[in-house]
Amino acid sequence: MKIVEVAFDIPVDRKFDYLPGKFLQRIYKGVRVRVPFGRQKKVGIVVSIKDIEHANRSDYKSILAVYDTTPLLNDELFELAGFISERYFSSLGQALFAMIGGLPLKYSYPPEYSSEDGAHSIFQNYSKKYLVFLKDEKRKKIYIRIIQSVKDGSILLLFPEVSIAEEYYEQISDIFRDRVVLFHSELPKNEKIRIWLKMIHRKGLIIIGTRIAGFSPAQDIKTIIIDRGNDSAYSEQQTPKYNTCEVAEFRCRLLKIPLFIGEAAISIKEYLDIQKGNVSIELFNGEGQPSVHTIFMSRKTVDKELSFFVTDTISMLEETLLRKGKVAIFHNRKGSSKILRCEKCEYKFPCNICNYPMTLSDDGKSLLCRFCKTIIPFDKICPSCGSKKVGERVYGIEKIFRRLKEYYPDFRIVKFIGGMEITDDFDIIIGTSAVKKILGTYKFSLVIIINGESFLNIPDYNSEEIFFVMLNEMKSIIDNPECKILIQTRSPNLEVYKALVENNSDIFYSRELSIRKQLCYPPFSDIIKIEIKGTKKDVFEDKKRLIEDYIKEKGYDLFYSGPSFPPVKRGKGVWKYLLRFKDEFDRQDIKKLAYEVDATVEVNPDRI
DNA sequence: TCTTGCGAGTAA
DNA sequence: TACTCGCAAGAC
Repeated sequence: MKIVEVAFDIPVDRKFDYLPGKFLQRIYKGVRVRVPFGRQKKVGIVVSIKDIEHANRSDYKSILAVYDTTPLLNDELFELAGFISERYFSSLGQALFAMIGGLPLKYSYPPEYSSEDGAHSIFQNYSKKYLVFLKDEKRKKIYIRIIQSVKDGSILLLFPEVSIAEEYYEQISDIFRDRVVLFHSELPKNEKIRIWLKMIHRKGLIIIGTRIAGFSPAQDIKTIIIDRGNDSAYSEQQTPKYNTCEVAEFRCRLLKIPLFIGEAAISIKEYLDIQKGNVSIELFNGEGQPSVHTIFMSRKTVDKELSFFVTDTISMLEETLLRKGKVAIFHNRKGSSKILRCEKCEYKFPCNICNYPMTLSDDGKSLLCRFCKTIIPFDKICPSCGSKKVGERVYGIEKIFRRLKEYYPDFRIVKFIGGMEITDDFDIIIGTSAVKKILGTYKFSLVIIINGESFLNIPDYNSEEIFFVMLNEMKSIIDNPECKILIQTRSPNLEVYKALVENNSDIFYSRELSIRKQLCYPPFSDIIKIEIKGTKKDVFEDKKRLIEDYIKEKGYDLFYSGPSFPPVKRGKGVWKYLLRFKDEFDRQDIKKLAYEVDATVEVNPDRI
């Protein structure tokens, strides 16, 4: 008797058996079906059809409906889903739905595809990873050359954002005409399924899209190109929390095809790959890039009026403005609140619920927690040492923006918020690192980073790398060799700054790599972040102990376990903690364990 | 005694 | 995940 195995978008790594009923002729691996599931009805994906000889009909429920006339996923994508569920600790169903979850259930099947039968993939017999490290414009030209070099096959070209993908789609549609298709998650549903079916049936396509296009069902993919692979948009935020570059690399090895990753700046992992000779590389020589300078910030050097600037910064700013040059100001702190700190003992006023430093209200009379929204009165005395010197003048973007407008009423000052439309008529633009996106759009003459340490003091193992890569990206994006990047800092002697000022990346990378190796951090060892739901501390402690006992029992060597981050919101929080394994471990084991304690697991999160 | 909120269990 | 069940504390 035929039994249909179905997987669901639920954190249960199990297949569920159903009777095909009258749908037997229409059921294939890779079609979606509607089935009874407990008291609910659910949509699942058929993962296999098996034969059971002595099956008892009444042990099974029957399929209620079949949605697709052809499989939406081929064997290669099933294998990819298997990889994703193992590496990122999700169920197979969650991985499958990550690929096709956005497709509509009801749609009309284009008649032109009806007579075709599924073609087999044609494998190329080589596989290699390339890094293209070039300025934006040059990279995009190289991509065209790569596309032209591919004969008889499809190419996947991924971009971090919808808008960039659309822009490139427009550009190359002029050259390659109707071979080019666009696929991303913001397309209307009917368009999504139309393109999906086109990718299944048509050959020789140039598929432009965002991370979801990495799951294209095209059967004849010959090359995958990922633009700016370091971009955090390539990390999925929902389970399975996959990384597009890793997924693409797996797919390329499977298909034996080359992978190209284009970057404006190189990450630690890529640097290691280069050193090991794992990648071929086309390097940009770094000439004609802006220079980086540090400016020492101390109580003596800051300006009396604009206390977030050192006086030297102000003279350069004014000089630039008088020459009609454009200025970009980066700051890593949103809003207008002052961040509190005791100047004597460095006490940071942690919230007693969330443990994150609290901020001072505008009137200075109370403390606010930006996570749980707790408000407590503030008596301007440090509870740790009793000092009255509390409340450092560190401003958020909003405050700096307002002060600058007051101080320079004759200049056009704009506050940049992500996704905002900008026109050319500004002199100063201020914002968080999102401003990076428009550095290449206009000609900037000066870039100011208000406080380098505000990027570095993030309690994250990779904060220095993120800062370093960001600065190198800025250098690469800014199309003006005369431009200067100023970093205001209290510690100009830090190695990161030296490497940037001297334009010597090797110092930074080799030092950073040796630290990572010593402490078992990526790229040498994976970090496993485990988040446990629930607010009660003792429940969390129990579950944590369960995990740690299990790991001990299995004989895995933990390099590090902890710290515990308390829930962020009162009533609905999630406890987090981190694990780093010294050796290999069985991912299936950890997955089972995670399901047992109702935890979500993430591999090498961008932010801890 | 009725209401509500949470934790545990389970889905074929 | 999304749902139900059952228990137990709080409202009246």
